[in-house]
Amino acid sequence: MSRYEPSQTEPKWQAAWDAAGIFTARRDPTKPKYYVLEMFPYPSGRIHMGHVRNYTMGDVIARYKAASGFSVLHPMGWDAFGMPAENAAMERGGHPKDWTYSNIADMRNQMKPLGLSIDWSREFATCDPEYYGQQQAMFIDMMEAGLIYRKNAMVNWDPVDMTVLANEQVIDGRGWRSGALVERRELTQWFFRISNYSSELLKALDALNDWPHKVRLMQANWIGKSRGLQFAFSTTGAPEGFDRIEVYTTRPDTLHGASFVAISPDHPLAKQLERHNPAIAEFVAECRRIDTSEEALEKAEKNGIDTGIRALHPFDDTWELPVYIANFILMDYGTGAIFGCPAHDQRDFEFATKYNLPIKQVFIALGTKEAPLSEAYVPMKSERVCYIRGFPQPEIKTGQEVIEEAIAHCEENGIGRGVTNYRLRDWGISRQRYWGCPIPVVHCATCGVVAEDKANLPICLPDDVTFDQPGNPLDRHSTWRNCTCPKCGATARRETDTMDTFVDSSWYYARFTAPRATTPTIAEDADYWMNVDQYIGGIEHAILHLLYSRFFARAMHKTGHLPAKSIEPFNALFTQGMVTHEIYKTTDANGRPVYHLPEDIIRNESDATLADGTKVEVIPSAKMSKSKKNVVDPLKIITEFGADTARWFVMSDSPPERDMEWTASGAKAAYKHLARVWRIADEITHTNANANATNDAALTKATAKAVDEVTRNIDNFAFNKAIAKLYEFTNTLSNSAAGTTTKRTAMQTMAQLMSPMTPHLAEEIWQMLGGTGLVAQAPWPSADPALLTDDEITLPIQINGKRRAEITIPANTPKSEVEKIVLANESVVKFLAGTPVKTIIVVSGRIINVLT
RNA sequence: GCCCGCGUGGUGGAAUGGUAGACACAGAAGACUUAAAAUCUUUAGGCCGAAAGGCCGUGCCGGUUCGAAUCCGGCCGCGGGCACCA
Repeated sequence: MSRYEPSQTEPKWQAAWDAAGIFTARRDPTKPKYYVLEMFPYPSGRIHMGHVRNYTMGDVIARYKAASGFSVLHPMGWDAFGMPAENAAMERGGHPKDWTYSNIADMRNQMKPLGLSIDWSREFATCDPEYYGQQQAMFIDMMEAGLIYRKNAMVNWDPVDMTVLANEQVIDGRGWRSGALVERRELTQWFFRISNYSSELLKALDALNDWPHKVRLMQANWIGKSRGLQFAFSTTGAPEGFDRIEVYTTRPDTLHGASFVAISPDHPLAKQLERHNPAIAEFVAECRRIDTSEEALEKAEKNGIDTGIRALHPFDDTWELPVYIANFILMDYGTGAIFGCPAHDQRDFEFATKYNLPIKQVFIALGTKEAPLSEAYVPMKSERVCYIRGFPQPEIKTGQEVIEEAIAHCEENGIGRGVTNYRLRDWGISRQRYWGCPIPVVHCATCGVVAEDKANLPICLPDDVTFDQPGNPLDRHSTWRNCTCPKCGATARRETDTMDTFVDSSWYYARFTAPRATTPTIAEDADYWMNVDQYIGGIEHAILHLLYSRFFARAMHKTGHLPAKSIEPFNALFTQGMVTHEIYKTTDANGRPVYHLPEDIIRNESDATLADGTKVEVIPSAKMSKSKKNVVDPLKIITEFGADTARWFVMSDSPPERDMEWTASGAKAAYKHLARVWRIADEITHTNANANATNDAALTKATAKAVDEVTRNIDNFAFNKAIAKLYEFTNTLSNSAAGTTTKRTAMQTMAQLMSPMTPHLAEEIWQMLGGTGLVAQAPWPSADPALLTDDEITLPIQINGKRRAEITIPANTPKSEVEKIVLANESVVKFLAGTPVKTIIVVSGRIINVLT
């Protein structure tokens, strides 16, 4: 007898797979293709359990599809540009490039022992010049196609470090390093015209049936289509050129309740006024001390300042409304100016209360009388209300109806026009940072802004840079900055902004189809492999990454880099949950929290201590993070139990879309189970039991059911249920008194069913039982439908909705017969005690409900 | 603040309009063992009961239905996103 020793067997099978080259993706015209992709990782240097879970899910699908006869593409790469590399350079010295490539090497080494069926020959990093050079080529094509432009936009400016900050680098309105109050500052930046595609990106969501409903809903809300009225207020007392203020409203039905006009602090009128009015200048400056995030803006106290300008109501030019500058009006949405109707908008209500503005009701709830409001009355647009202003007599209508009438009325009278607006803004891709893809553009004194000549690509990042001072090293690098204009040959200046890393991740899926090509893609490869059949990643990417990718695929199609079928690049999407763990905390002498690694904790049922007996506070589970030290190193688990145990555990118990709790005991239990399966297989090879018709038939039937259920569960991404079924099947097989031949067949099937989750163990068992070749190349088993049905079924009987008895009857018993059996049932008779029966509801194969 | 989810035994979860708690973890009892580990067997939502059985129970409140963890309305709690984190 030998033992289950994954440390011996796992490397052996990994070498066997490599030698057979079975994970190398090949265009095979004789097979249907299947492209499975997990969101590629940022090379932080260490893999974590979240990665293990993410890649194991993809691997289960990849191996299952390969066994099911598909030609599978399952690649891996690195989302390698971004701030952490620059931060590391600033903190520890060194170069972002060295840091990144060394992290990639480390992470690759940590991933290989997991035994993932990845085609490593296609690996690339987005910081490879071969990759970002092609991205630059596409940028130039997209520029020519009119998809890119420049405009002014706000950034977070750290006035002490003299540098632009990312939103996450702004903490409570201050720069994370300098502590200085952050200001909003305007810079000229590069934009993709994603808003040209607002309507299409929204409409196309309807066809993404294999995407989670919630992701589609989140994207739809993000795009934010609205129908409204755009019109202008005439003004009095405004500076020259501002005799009209354009506003946009989705509730033109409330125009009769308008009590003020408010403009954004970034509105041209506000900018004009701040030049000559110190009070306004101070207020606007104060507004700009909020960082650029919408969250900060929304949470800030709502403030305004009266400009002294008056707006004339379009229906009555004797009706004057004060014009405020208000900190909650976004310049990016609509026209950057609104009118406020306090009676029917909570924010306007609070604003009006604060500044003592009139609150005039336009409509009231049915069956009520006009009375002073304590909060805004905001019914659904579809709800019928009583309009008390704007009509000769009160009229009962829905908001929707009156909105449409109001738009029509304003259009007829030349007051304004109905417009469809989107919340989605153009995609600003300029970053004032070094470690990103350089924007391939040159600034020439005579020619202006000129795209680089494609022959000069890639525009590589210079290696000789330092990070000892804040700001963008490219800006300081005079020899890199100086270049010649591709148009006129004069001396020119290179663009020093680099691209948002979301650009890098918006097309890597396409690059994987031809990763070494000297063009961004190759038509034959893209035609064969696209689209991604199954995309897997975190829900945190539900909006930005996925929306940008959907846009970029369209832009790539427009510029000839992807076929028309690929404008929606991801056929199916699955969003997995996080891996969580308890947090262990003690407190140091100064009262500061000290966190401890799980491996340093002795965990009892009710409490936890350190090795020296110190009590440790146990904080409920949260996402694994370095700062809280609630991390488990996958390598340690692999060393102790093997990769299959880690893979099995992350797939068991929790449904994949939900967070899963990592527990040491759970990991151990997974190992125990795998060892048990191994032992049962081993026993089968050492015994020789005779056939037994009844027991053999029962096991054969159980095997067919296991095949059926595990297959369906994998198809539905219900890996936890597939595993539960495999536990059950293990118990059945272990307790079975069937003959050795039948048991051997059952165990071989078990190996196949387990192979997507625990590929090494499956190969081991497959070999033990004399299977041909590699189980990784064996065709997926199928179940004989005749074995899946039962002759007899047990049905519960309810009396008035409460379960009181059950009966076991032949599966094909007709309803009328079932009723007779139920009424004759001893427990039913006893329970009814003569009460007459009104109805019997028989749900075939499910339940019987007797009503009295 | 706005948008989107989630909430079931001591724990992870199963059941997505039809027997609530499959499967597993931790627990308890037993077998084997000099002992421990490993393994195997049994047990297990709560309350009442010797048992048969009964009552209660899916975050909270209300509704629809013969029947609700599941559908609807309102609330509470937790998580994700909010355009320069990736």
